[in-house]
Amino acid sequence: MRNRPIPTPAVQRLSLYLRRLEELAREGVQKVSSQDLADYLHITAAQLRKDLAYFGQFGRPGVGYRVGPLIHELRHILGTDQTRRVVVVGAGDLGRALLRYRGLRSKGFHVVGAFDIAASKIGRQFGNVTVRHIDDLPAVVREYDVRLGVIATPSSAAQKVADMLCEAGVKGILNFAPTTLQTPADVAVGPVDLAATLEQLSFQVLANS
Amino acid sequence: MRNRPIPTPAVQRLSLYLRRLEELAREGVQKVSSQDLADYLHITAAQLRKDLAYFGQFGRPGVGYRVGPLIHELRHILGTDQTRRVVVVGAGDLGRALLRYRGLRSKGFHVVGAFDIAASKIGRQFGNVTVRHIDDLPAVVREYDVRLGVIATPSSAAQKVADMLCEAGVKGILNFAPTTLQTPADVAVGPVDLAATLEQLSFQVLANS
DNA sequence: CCCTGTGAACCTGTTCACAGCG
DNA sequence: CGCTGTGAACAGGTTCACAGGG
Repeated sequence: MRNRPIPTPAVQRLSLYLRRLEELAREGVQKVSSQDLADYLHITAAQLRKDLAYFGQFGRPGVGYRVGPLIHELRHILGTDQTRRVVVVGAGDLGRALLRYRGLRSKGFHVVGAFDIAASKIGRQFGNVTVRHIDDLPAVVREYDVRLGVIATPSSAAQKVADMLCEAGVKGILNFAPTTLQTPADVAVGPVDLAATLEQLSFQVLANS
Repeated sequence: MRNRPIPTPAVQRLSLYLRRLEELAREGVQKVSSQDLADYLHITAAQLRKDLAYFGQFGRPGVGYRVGPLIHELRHILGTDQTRRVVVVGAGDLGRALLRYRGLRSKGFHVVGAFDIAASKIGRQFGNVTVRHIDDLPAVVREYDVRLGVIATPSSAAQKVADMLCEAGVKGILNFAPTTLQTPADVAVGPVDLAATLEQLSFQVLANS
């Protein structure tokens, strides 16, 4: 089973499994069956087992999965068992919301720098991070060996920012700007497009009626 | 070709096509080939043509697609040629960012109500919308015949809010809280999970190295 | 007997390749 | 001749169904 190509959707579901397992751990639950987890997430038990099986054998026949150890495994697979440094570019409403958001920290992400181009924003502090001028970005990325960047700028600036991030050595970009970024093949882009997602919902609402 | 089941990924790409076409329109471009559009979005020309073909015949052999008319068609398919009313629940950092975000308006979405439970937030105005108490939600949803709702609350409140939205008649929910919502089958949920998306990127960065 | 791990069957979505129209 | 629309071939992911371990 190992060394097979891993379906992208399977990796996406890993995050959902992890999230639910962390919930269960907080509730003091020690073990869980593929069936229970799958029901909660509205998928099939077989799919859950297969997804996990791409990465190893984590369960025990007749018992299920032990919550704590599986959490640890999933974090290791996703690379969040060690703290991942992140920079955020753009200190507008969205950027500030991100800087203040505590959910990142608990998931293993640490924002080590925030950047903007407007003098009015530079020097201000949001959630323990002080906004610096965008020109300082390369230095910070190198100093902290940052591999993840978040773009929370207007779309007119997004491509330039992406170029800077790539140039500085970032290998993954979370893009909140409604634009398709042009990046080198070794840089992964995760698009988050609010309007596009609403359009999907709008379509589904139409289709269901 | 018509009346076939339409792949979900195809609908998602429709939003990307529309976004690019709107860009081209602003640049004054009148027509575009499937090849050009596809290259820009890093997909194949055949896929783009097939996606559009699920919905009709919009192109002209030998010419390509006319930008203006195709924009109109896509908006009609997505249901955003008419303004869609939206309510936002949660007036924290994220909720406020959404209320101030202008990109929604230009895409055909109109926020007709914002809600929170904290007295300190109620009555405040963000981007032309005044925050009201969550108890007023059902009345507003019914008054404006709202079918789309956005959840921007802490995850501890998300399920209750979802129940309220469903009860009030909303048929699509954009969920920013990191929880899996339990909703009736006729209500579509679009999850937007920042931490999960970052985890994906983290995984890909690991895999590419 | 319960529940996992997994080959095999199935199905959905993508790519190919070309007929046909302007 | 260029470019769309589309059946047919292909690939990728999901579900089935069961062997095997505690």
